[in-house]
Amino acid sequence: TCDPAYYAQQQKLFLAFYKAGLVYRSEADVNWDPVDMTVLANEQVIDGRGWRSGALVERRKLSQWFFRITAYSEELLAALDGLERWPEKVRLMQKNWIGRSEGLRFQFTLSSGEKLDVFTTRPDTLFGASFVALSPDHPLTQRLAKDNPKLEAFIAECRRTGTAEAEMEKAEKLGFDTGLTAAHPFDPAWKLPVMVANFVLMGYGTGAIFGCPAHDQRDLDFARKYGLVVTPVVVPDGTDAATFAVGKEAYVGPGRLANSRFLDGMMVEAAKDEVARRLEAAGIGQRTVQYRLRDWLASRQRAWGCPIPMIHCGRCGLVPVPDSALPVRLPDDLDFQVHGNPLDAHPTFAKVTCPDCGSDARRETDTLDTFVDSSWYFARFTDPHAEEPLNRAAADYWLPVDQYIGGIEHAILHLLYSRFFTRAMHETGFVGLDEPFAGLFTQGMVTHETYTGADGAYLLPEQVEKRGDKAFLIDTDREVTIGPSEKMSKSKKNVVPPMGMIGAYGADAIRWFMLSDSPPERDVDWSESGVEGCWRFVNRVWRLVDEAHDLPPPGGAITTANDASKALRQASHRAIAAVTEHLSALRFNSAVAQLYTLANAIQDGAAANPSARREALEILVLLIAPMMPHLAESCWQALGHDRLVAETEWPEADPALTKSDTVTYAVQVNGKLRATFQVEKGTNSEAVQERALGFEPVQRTLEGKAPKKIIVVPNRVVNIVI
RNA sequence: GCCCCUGUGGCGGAAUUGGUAGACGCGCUCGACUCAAAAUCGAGUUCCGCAAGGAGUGCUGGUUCGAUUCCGGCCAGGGGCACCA
Repeated sequence: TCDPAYYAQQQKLFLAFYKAGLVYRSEADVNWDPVDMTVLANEQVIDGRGWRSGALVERRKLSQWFFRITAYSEELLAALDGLERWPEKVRLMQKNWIGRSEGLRFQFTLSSGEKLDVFTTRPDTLFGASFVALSPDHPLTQRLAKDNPKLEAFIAECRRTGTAEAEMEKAEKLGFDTGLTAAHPFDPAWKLPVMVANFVLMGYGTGAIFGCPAHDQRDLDFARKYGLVVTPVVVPDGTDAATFAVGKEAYVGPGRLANSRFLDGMMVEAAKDEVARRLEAAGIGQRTVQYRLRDWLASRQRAWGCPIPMIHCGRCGLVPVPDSALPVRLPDDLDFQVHGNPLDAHPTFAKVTCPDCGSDARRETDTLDTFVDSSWYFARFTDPHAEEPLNRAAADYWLPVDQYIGGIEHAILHLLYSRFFTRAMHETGFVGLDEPFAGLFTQGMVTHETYTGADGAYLLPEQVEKRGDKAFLIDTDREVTIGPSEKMSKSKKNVVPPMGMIGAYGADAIRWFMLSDSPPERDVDWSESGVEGCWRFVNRVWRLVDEAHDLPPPGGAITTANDASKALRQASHRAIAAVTEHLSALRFNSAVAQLYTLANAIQDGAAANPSARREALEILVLLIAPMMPHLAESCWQALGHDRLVAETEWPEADPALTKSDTVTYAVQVNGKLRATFQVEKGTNSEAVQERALGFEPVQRTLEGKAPKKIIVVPNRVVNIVI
């Protein structure tokens, strides 16, 4: 973000996108963060608040820079299905965020003679229409407001109820009758009132709708408030259309059309088609697809970040900074005490001459959202010193990223932006692929309780002593309030510095501890219980190695003269297979469990041959190494090796040793376990049945009755049904 | 409101495609060693029961010889979206 060598390349990329029409500047209603004094993208507004500052976001009309991510709405959606190694959850979140819906766009003719476009996903309900509604931000509304102070006041009122809070659910429907009417497209004599309604959004569809109260809850609330007609036109199957009525709840389910002239009797889907067909034929309708996704607002009124390499010229308009003048560097002498963007206040930064006409011009002072920097670094890093933004050969060789790891909080920010950027870089010829990350793993967060003192200020866990369910300040012994467990953060002080634990137990024991219990995709509530067990294990591994005095030198043949040796070898090789698999799947906790099992087997395997015990110890050490490297190296040396574990091959499991020639059968009677027995693998089912029936608890349960049926699942279970 | 995920001992959590629920660790109990303690080692530890046995994976139905796993309904916790027409 701050390295000119990096943002210089980003500026080139930006200009390439600009030339390809993937970047544009436009005036729009934007999210303004009054604390950070900058605009934010839709993705960065969480529950009406800025993702960074937490401040309530305001709406402002400003000229800003956008990336045309919506050009890829369909592709970004469709390609999600191909991301097989992504969590379903993330794919779903992106799918919902893109929000595709199919519908019909069509035209009303207004009493003023003007045409008005609306979008609907329910063309079948057109005969249930009782009003047409415009967004307060619709151009027509704006125009009407110019000669109508009451409408202007109404618009202002709509703005006040802000888009900010999640209170919108409760927010009352507000309407204003413009006095205009709209002719029904199938019956010009049928006039619908044209209202301005606060719940119609300018940013979706056309910013205008037709209202069908019987089958849309918002329309119904609105109609009830303003006394508009409610005509049901879809009746659930098995209900009489003459008696079907809509009360407080709109009917949104399936059914047959009624009160709808030529549509009567049709099912919803057929009626949608019929209306679309007729309006298309009449030349006033078009089937379309709408997306919820908006273009990415990427300019920020901040001093840090990549300067946008553009110049505003009074004569030539927007002019890109020429290659020869790149990079546009951030000044080193900014004054951060000023109100607003320090780049605006800088005495010379903005002063330039137009590269085209040479007249005085103004440099763009907005910088790029730092999410831009993170949207392509993975590609840049395939050749970080390349002269151009990307070395195509290196990028094509390394990408896509095989395994990406990040927090779930990036599900629709970074991960969507990066997918867009990769497509844009593909289109502009920088890379040859569309999807940046072949595999994605979303790790969980580490959480901890929060503590607050009498003054409401947060306290560090280390300042607090817990006794039972209560917590006390160590210094004064005063009780403190225990808050919920939340993601560790500096602002809430619910952090545990690792150095104390590392000092007490060593870095390896702490690594082991962190990997040992919870699967990494899950949130973990931090607790130190169990850390001593890990420390014990470190000591135990060392003792096993250190106390083995009778081992042959490394690299010798392995003999298995007795059963104990064979059993130990099997345990070792099964551990290799299991740990290797668990580590590849990032199931560290399960890998740890397998290693405990191997250590137990070594401890119990004192009767095995020294060569088999050497093999087992070496395998244990090699398998532990990724998680406890220091311990592993010390043990490896103690076992007489000259090279480091880090220079040694990962062990391979011998298939002959991981397989077993015996299996354990469970004997059930009516699905309840009665006995188990071991038998050679592949023993025929008659023999297995006979053996199963011979067990005393089985006979007792049978009480002399003959079994109705005996099910033998090879190498697993015998179920006797009586 | 809509969509999604999760629910297993005292605790963290294991259980290929439906096939011995509770691996492994923590904690706890008992024992060995010790003058004693720590460390270490051994045994036990889902619940009820002396035992035989019975119950048991949020609750409740179902499918199946057999369900933590599949299906329906409900409850609880968490997450996403949220006036998107």
